[in-house]
Amino acid sequence: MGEKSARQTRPTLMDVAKKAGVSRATASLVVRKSPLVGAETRAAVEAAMIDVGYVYNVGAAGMRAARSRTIGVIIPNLSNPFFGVLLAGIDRIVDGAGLATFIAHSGESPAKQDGFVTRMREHGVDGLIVCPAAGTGDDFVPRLKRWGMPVVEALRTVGGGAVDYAGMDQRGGMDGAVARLAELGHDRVGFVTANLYHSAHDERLVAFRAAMARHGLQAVTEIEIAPTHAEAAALAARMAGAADAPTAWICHNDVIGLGLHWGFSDHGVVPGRDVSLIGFDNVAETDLVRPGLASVATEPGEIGVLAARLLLRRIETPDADVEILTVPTHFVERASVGAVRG
Amino acid sequence: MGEKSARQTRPTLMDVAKKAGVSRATASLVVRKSPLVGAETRAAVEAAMIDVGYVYNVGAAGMRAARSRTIGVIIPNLSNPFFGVLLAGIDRIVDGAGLATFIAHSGESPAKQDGFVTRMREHGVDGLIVCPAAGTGDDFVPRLKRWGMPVVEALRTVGGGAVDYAGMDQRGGMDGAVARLAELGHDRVGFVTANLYHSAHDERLVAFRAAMARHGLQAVTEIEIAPTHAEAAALAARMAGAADAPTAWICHNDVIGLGLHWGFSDHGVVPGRDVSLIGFDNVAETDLVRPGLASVATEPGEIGVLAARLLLRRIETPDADVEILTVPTHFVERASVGAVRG
DNA sequence: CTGAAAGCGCTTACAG
DNA sequence: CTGAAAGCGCTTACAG
Repeated sequence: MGEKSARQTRPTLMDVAKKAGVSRATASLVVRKSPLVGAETRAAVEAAMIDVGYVYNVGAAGMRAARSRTIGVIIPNLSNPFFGVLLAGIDRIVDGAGLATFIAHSGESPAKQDGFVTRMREHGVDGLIVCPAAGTGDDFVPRLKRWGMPVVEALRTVGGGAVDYAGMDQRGGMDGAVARLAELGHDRVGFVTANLYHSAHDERLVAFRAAMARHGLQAVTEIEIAPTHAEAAALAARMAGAADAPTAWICHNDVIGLGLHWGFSDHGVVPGRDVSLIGFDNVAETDLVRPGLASVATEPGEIGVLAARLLLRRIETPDADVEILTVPTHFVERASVGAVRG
Repeated sequence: MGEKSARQTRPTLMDVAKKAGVSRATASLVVRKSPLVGAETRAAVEAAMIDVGYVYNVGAAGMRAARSRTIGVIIPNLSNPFFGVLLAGIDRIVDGAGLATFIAHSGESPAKQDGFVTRMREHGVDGLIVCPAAGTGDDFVPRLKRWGMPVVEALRTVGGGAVDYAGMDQRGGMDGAVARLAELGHDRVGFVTANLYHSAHDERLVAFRAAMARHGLQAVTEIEIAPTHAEAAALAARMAGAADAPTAWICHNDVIGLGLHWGFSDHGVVPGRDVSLIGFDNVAETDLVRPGLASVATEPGEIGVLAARLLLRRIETPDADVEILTVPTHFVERASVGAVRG
């Protein structure tokens, strides 16, 4: 009585084999698309699979084969669309290779990040793509390697160790930005960086200084703030009335750039006329504000694709040489940039 | 010669048991934090785990226990930050329960969505949270249920079947928006919807009509476009010069709203003064444009939390009653809304 | 090209 | 509270 049909056990390879009148090993070969099995046998097995409603059990297969056909991705911040696009790029390649992706977001917390690494090891992921949280310790990657975990860093790198990496070359876009400012007569240029410390933070600062030197300019200010719209707007409010303030600002990212745009605008300082503003990342919002926010662009989806390819290769050949891949960046001019006021 | 140390096999529960001088079953009880084992034995096993560097093998455990401690999430579009926040909410609950999350994005393609469902079944996920791609067939959820897969829909629902659902109640915010327009004297109001068909599309349109009727207004126009900034801007360009155009527009989402904002602004029609604009979703950008874009707000993270809780409950008790949960929405006024011009 | 046996690392009853 | 045996669903050698 009472249809207590607990979760019905799903058909196994043995069920398929019986139905098709072959051994389990043969059925397994068909599932794995091995060329070792004859066309007729293959057809019989495939028909049987459909017949019994067979679903491949990746977990069981992985246990014997010592790989899980999964990878893990750890991202610092899922609400930033930049990372969403990165993730989409990763997923496209990983899915194409027949693997599935575990995702976790660290919220820029190294402790949470460590927790996710443990969880993913327990799930036996075949490899890991990490964009390390700000403040991640130098031992993070060496520890992963000691465990024999294939790992690729994306966008940021920690510890300077030898590890596959896919990121962006900040220099091209930064140089384009500074060159344009020089051309427009700016010689009082400020830089606003974020108070989150990771390699991209440093790279952008270094690239800024190098570009400034190359164009014979000197930075009048380098300011560090929390990378939120509100903090940046507050900075703009302070600068709006200041004497000797820079006539142009380059920002670590568009969040800060848009915040400055907002803050200056609300204090009657018009971007592109009274002050020049340049962001970084070229997110969609840069095109929506008026005047548009000039920015430095790259292709986050492409970085994701490269990172995924690096990881698949590392899983395939653990002893391959370390590869560092960077995609170029370029300056995208918009109306927030203009000639210095006479 | 040559340290060919292939991937070292990691320690098993047997290694831990030997080290601690107990049987494998006892070690297993310690790992699973069973209260059946004595404090002294527990301590010895825990020490041994650290000693040998034990990592729990969730896959092997799951195979025997017939659950994987994983769930799958299928999202239509990862580059929309709204879904990023939803995902973060899901992850927080799922992680808290000790499970890991597979993620896939369908790109609004039902075919890709089916592929991911298969992949996730093969990986033996314990359940699925889906925001169905536009155009998903009515049989989608029934099929999952026939397979015995616990499933929760988020934000959108298809087929009208009995399935757990976490979404938003469009009506409150829509009514607030229309009420405010009526108050400001608008009686020529248009609605711009997206050409992607899913339940939220219909709900918003129905809510719009109901609110208009309630406030004694009549829609002069309902237009359907592709939900991109550019398409919306093009629509604004056509409307900018049109006689009898609505004096206020409500949009299916902020992408369309921001596109209209951009298009009108670039044609000298100032939002809030010459035309009133209201979006939907209250994404961060609404606060960055000038004048700010009024919108209807909800809490995507909260929807994620609810969806995750529904799924965990469904996995726990497969026969529980179906639950439909909606979080409220509310109108957020900004300067893009103003009195109708005399 | 196909089949019988062993084993991946765990958990589940079942005895004690 | 602890131990010995069987089995989850697959793949891997090894024979034929």
